[in-house]
Amino acid sequence: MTAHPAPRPSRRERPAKPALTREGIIETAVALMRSEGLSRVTMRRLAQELDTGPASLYVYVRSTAELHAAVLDELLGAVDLGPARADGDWRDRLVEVLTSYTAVLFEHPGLARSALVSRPFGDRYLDLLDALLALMSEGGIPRARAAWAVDLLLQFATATAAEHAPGEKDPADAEGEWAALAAALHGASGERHPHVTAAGAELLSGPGEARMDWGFQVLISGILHTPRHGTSDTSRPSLPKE
Amino acid sequence: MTAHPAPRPSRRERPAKPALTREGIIETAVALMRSEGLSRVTMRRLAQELDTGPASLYVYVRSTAELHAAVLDELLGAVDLGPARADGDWRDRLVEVLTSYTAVLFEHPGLARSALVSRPFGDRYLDLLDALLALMSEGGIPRARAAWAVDLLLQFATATAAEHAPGEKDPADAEGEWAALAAALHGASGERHPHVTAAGAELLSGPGEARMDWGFQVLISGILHTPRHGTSDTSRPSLPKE
DNA sequence: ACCTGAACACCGTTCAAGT
DNA sequence: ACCTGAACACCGTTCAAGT
Repeated sequence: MTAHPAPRPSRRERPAKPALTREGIIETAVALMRSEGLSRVTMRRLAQELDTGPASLYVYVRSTAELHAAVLDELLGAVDLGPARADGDWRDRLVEVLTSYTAVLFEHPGLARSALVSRPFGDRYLDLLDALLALMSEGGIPRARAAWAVDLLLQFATATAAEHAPGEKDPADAEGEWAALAAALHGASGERHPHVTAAGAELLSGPGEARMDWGFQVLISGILHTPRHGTSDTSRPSLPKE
Repeated sequence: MTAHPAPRPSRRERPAKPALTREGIIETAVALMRSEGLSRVTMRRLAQELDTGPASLYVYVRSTAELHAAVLDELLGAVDLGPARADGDWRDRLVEVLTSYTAVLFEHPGLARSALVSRPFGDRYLDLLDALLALMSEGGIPRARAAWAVDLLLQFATATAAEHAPGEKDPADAEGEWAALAAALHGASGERHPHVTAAGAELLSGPGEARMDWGFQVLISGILHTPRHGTSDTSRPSLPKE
């Protein structure tokens, strides 16, 4: 790519093969995910896309997990952090940012799954963290508490996206699963599971959006009311040091 | 295996090969997970353990995901639901049950991961749901709200276990990852990420246990303070119907 | 009717050997 | 010194063919 004059791209087809650098690899991985889905973003498939063997990628990328984390961080560039710098109720703006984050992940539940296991911690992720911390600081949440709270909020958003996962490729068996689940619930005997039976369809009810929004409200309200012990978290009158 | 008198187990070694039934397969899968870890619980490895070909398993199990869900439901038998029927503060007992659930999952983070994607919904899982719903009912939480709340609580517990995952088998690179993460945080420039920089080590701080406990408190408090709209959830004086 | 051998289409990762 | 062909050790799932 940056090879001096470079008379022409060496092979015939394919649109602008990126150089074999970390950036080129990740860029190609993102394109591959967009066109074929995350399940095709494998070391071997990616190497093929770059006209090399899989071993070559290990010079730039430690593992498949690390590759996926890098791809996610790239996608996180699409999260709208604007609300963090806007006016209005900080709670509402917090939810807006989180909703934008979730929307990005909903498109790629597989990445959400991988984010649950190994946090990305790239630049874009740090941008997001910073925005959320800024909003909570505005809301007067003590720093130590906010540091834990940000984790809770992102974990909820990420897990929701991960589990939403409409099969990633097979929307038919998502329905099947849902039906099986509804059947299991319905089949729950009133003897053994009286409360489940009583709750019934309520357990599965509601548009995902409303549930998620309610979840955010629960979390924010809980965060506001729950100090951390053993820190300078001063939001309750505080028990005397002993 | 169930061939009439059966003079002796056909092959020499191995301890009591279970019959090729759904129960036998799942039992073997649990044993295999205990001895070799979840990553070895594959269709092929399991078939080998049962002296057959992988294709045979598909008569009893729909897919690897379904197999893992069945294994998890089996493990859920170890969750202590006693507190649900004991005396004392319902909040404390709720946390006790959830902590027991989390402890079970901590032993097998891979299963926690799979539970995030496809809820198990076996009998043991329904037992757990029922216990949690019973406790919230005791706490006076309206049914519709409790139905959503139980999801939130279990999602948090499950995600925490899933992400705790100390490599599942390679505890060394868990440390490495943690170090990389700490480095990323430390390297966060005060220019671009002032709040992250200010929060610093706080973001990674604390024993997992304290964080989890704080998380449960946040959730319970939030649940108590956040009604669901559009249901008979009556916990706030209620805006007039319009 | 029930079960399964064998095949199809893949994986991640390593390392000895080449340039 | 840098890169990689080829191999090692696996995967899930299907289906035609056997008993």
